[in-house]
Amino acid sequence: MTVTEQEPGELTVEAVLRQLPLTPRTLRYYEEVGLIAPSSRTSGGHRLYDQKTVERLQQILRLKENLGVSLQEIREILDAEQALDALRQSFHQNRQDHERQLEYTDRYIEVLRQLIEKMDEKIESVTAMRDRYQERLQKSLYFRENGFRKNETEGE
Amino acid sequence: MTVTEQEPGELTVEAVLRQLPLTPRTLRYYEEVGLIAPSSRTSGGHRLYDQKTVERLQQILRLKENLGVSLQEIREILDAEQALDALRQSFHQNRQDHERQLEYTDRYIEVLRQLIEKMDEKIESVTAMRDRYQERLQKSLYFRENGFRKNETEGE
DNA sequence: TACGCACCTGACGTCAACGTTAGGTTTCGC
DNA sequence: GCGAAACCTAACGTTGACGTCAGGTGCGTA
Repeated sequence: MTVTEQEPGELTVEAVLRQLPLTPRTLRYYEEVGLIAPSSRTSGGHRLYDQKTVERLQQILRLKENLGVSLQEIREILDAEQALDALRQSFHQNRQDHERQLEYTDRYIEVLRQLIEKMDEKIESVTAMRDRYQERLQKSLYFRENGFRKNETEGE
Repeated sequence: MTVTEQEPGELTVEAVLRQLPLTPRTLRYYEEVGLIAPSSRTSGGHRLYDQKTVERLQQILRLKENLGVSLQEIREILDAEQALDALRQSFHQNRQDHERQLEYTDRYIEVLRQLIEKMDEKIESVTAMRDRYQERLQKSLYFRENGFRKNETEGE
């Protein structure tokens, strides 16, 4: 029983790729542009990730796939999120940090609002599109059964 | 009153760009990859488009924007559509063409089915995403008002 | 009929998001 | 303790979807 992981639940590159449709290169590229970072390394320099990073990657993939936002934009979103998170982790609670907390929270809230708005717009336009294509499909199915008249203007 | 158009409703490049958020270059590029074609040209070689092409362009933009499909895929979709359309236009109705009509119709129907499925998936996943982010927003708003407790694990 | 703007055809440039190759090191199962 | 497979860094290559420039032509209007 040779346990590979050093810390409980640290994942090798391979282990991450088993969970997500990525390549090693993509993982390294995302690190290069500041989207993720390995939680640690082996003594030999191999990257190790934690489960939080996997979730982060899932979020990245969803943002890409569903909203088509660039990695740059994704980074801004995740940064706002992380800045707030980091601040919450730190225990400093003097007035200074309270100010900063409000600032970061507001920034994050704004990011969230815009994202949600974007999603709502997308849902709406895709739905409208779906309806149009659904109608086309119905017509084609009808056409397939009944053949078509020369002039489609004639009702029957 | 100097009417530019030769045929009723033929549009110059500029007229098309007034209706759609494109550049001349994009118009030419789409022609290059076989997505559109000018309905005619002026004697001097300037492109003229009809309204059908404008609608085609709108469809292209929607497919790109909403589903994120490549121009290559879009071409396949539009081709299936156009093949059927062309066949319907032709008046040949012998058995041969009937066979072909069925074939093209089926192909188009299949294309439509897959597209609609894709849209449904997208609607679903974006909606799910929206709900997740909505929840985050609620939390952040609550947090903003009430500050946050050290251990968020405690219910209250 | 002259002028300015729109348009033309090449052709090369660009940018994001990776792919690929080279040449070496690490890890792991046996 | 060894060999195959996974991983490393560094660097150049690729692909889609256009942008941009050069050098010339067409078009509408004053």
